[in-house]
Amino acid sequence: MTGFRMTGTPNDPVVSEGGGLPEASVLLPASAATAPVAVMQRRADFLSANHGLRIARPAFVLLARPNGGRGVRFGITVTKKIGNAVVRNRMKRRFRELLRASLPISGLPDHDHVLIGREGGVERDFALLRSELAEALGRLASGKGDPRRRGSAGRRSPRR
RNA sequence: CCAGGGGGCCGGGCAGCCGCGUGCGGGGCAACCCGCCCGAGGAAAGUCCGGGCUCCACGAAACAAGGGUGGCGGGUAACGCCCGCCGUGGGCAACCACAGGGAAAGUGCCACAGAGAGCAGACCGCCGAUGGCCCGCUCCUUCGGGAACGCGGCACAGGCAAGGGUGAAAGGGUGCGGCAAGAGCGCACCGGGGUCGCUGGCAACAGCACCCGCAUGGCAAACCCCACCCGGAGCAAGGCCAAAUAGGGACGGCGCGCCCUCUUGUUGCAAGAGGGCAGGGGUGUUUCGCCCCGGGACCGUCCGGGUUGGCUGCUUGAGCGUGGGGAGCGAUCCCCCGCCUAGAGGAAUGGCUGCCCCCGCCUGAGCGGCGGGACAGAACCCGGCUUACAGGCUCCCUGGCUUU
Repeated sequence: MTGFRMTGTPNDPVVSEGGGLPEASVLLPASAATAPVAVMQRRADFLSANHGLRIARPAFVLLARPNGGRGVRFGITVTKKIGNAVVRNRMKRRFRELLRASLPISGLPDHDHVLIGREGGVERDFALLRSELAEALGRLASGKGDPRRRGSAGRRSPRR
């Protein structure tokens, strides 16, 4: 819970970076011609992504939520729990590489995609990560997420 | 060759494919595209010191408070850093460690153990010369006894602090003399203290001479005293542009005094404007001074609203160089030559693969296979310190062994 709260310090928990992709417009369907893959920058977008679809895999958790016509966007979250700055940076780079390769092809149009790093994600084989992400994106495209955890998403009852 | 001591340096390499960020060049109305250059560390870390830079305060002096430093000399922009030297302690040595001013200005503390711990003390122990007691030996005897002197015993008075033991520390050490036993009680050497003196050194200090038998243990990262140093906040500093808006409201405190000039109405007078005084507020305190207000400014509490975009600061600097020369033991400094070496901003500096290198295991060896390759990621910039670190390279020095 604390990992979510500390957004002020830029370096740590919430991260993304910029740059469009050259072939995106060509590969995507016609509707996405003006929507290259973009980076989520606002903290509120990350928070609202929590209420969308969620798929957990050993190395990461993938969130997806419609963003109302703002194109394909992505964000990466690695908390301090994962490791020191070097480890976190490495995880973010590998995730970014994964998303760079797969989102223009199989990303959900007009959705925010958020990858949350999990404990074993740094050492996991890259090819394995790639197939896991592709499979997760496939499930999302068909509208299926993991079953919602009891009492977590909608309500924050245990708080008080 | 073995063991040890002190520095300096590196901290994966090559290739391929796919990417990212500044900058430059080109194309495009534009979104954007193409090409090229460059693109994490020795600690980028901890944020512990010192500066630059920026804003705030700023007139000076004194004082107070708080913090820091602490042998001497030098280096430096500066330092709590570095170099050299001195002193003390450790080591055979190379060398290492030191928060290294003052404990006869004062206050305080020294647990436990121990007999005794700060105007010291006597448990065990040693002695018992001297005095006392015993009356065994010895001597004398008038045989009852006596004993000034001698030998011996007791350990009563008393003496001692060498030894044992306790402790972090027990009021110098060793030896000889001395004594009843002992003791700086005396002497020699060593240690210590003191004094002006002399010599050397910029100095800390050292050496010599003389004096003192030794008298005052430790803690000042306990208070304290002495000397010296120190304004505050930090690039989310600060500046510019754009957008937005109202510098809004409530309550409470303090408080609307006097004089002069002008204008208007004009009997005294009232209103408005300007100036001055009293007064109020600010500047750590005080003095002088300065600034603001001089009536709606100020102070306190609370509520509400707006902005949370862009550019700049931003990398040419106390810069870097296994370039050269000079001064110095050295830190470092000076001159010449060459180089431009990350500037992001929800934050780039990468991902994957192959080969090589190093290490470990599977093996007794080769091939092969598997696994691993540290600590760690710039955020305004420098100088240090500290801490973390697989493995490796290299130079110098010391001790020992072997050989010539």
